[in-house]
Amino acid sequence: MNRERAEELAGTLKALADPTRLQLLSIIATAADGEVCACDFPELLDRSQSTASHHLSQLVAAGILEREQRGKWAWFRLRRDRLAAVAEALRA
Amino acid sequence: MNRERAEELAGTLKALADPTRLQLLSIIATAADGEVCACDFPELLDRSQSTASHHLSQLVAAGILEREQRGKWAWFRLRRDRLAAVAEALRA
DNA sequence: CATTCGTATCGACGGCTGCCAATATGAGTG
DNA sequence: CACTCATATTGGCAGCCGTCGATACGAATG
Repeated sequence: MNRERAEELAGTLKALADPTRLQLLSIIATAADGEVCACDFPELLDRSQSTASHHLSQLVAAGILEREQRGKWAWFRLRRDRLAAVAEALRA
Repeated sequence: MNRERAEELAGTLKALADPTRLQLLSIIATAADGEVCACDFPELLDRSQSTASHHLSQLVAAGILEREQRGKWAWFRLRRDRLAAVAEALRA
């Protein structure tokens, strides 16, 4: 693995390597409709609204979540293909 | 996923989420005999001896590498089962 | 246009991390 | 025991990260 690829993969892993963000992903993964409103995370994670927003942004920036604005609410879904790609890289 | 499990998984992912450590793992993964001597890493990684030792320690502590002392040299092997377990957790 | 309310951004703080040079440790050798 | 040499540890520095309160932004609503 060359340095460039290592830095790219490390960037994605960094986004995953936080307990609050893993809980966030788990919440979305088990949600009935596969998506969760941003408004619910502060309570679900027991973190401030700004902290929840920060974590959501990081996961979107890393390509692990996708965000959709519907009316005044923002909804988040997993990008399972990206998670699977990371998992695959670890098996190699 | 409860907080305890999230912190445990995040700990393992933190150990993986560094480009130098990913290169280190890649070097071992592609080594002819599946193992590499600690003495080779400073040159292979282009990092100081203390830095290489530091990264090796972190990966051993995270359970991703196993260390074996043979004579005056230390050899390191991948624990592919642990990598596979992390990969599996990401697919869930 | 003014208000409301969901979300993002800012600023700050403490803690952690990657790196190196220097030094300590500890096993093999004579 | 003394010496060598491979590896680990220490100390220090600069930069990143998780968190919060405060504030700004922006879309729906009246």
